[in-house]
Amino acid sequence: MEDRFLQQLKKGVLEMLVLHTICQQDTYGYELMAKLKARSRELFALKEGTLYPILYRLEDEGLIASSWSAGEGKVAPKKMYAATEKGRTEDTRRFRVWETFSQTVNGFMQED
Amino acid sequence: MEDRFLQQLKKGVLEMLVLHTICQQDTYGYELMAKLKARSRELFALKEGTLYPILYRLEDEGLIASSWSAGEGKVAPKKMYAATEKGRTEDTRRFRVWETFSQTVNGFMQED
DNA sequence: CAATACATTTAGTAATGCTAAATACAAGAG
DNA sequence: CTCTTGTATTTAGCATTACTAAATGTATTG
Repeated sequence: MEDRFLQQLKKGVLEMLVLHTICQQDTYGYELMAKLKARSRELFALKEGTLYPILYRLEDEGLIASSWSAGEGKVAPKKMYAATEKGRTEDTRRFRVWETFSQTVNGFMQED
Repeated sequence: MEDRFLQQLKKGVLEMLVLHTICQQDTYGYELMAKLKARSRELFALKEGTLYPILYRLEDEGLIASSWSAGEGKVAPKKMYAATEKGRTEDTRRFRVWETFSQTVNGFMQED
């Protein structure tokens, strides 16, 4: 990434967006990459090495759960992810924290 | 800090707020801590170990410049910081990046 | 048969906010 | 006089996380 500042902004936020996307609909890693990219106007165009470790962390924390889809015919099985109850609660909480945070920062920056 | 998520959100933003505050008015480390805390409704209540390294980084990058104030009478000299031209330009740029970033994240989270 | 799209894994690095502690001086309380 | 508090700066070490880079494998298309 060319902009170190932007890269640092992403810390934490990325995990929130991934969790949120899985909360909306069950999905798998490769598809998630495309969704994140499309829904963020290319701002969150992740490489695999960024996304997969996030998924492992979310699973370790019990916020999402994985299962291998049955590969039908020639379609290879995919590792599907679904949000847990704990994950949905945390998703809501993080959004609230984000909102307070971003509003506070905006207020700070716009203060004369 | 109790909330790891919040801690990660701060990455990058903190430096922007510090630079912005110095751009508004010359100041020094200890006073900056108080300003940040007050203007962010306690959200950015930093310890010294967080703030001072940020100041050294900003100075290394040439965004701010330091000088020791003359200690008058019993008042010990303070290390004053002022924004450079480069710093003011970067402050403006970062604010634009932050705005785009936060709007994109908000759009992402509020979608459908 | 080679190249591309799909799909997952992992190793290693850089950046930065945190805790914790040390140093130093001045002023006020007991 | 001593202790605590407030002011002011410095530094060591840790944890987290986004990044690059590469490896592996299957299926499809030219």
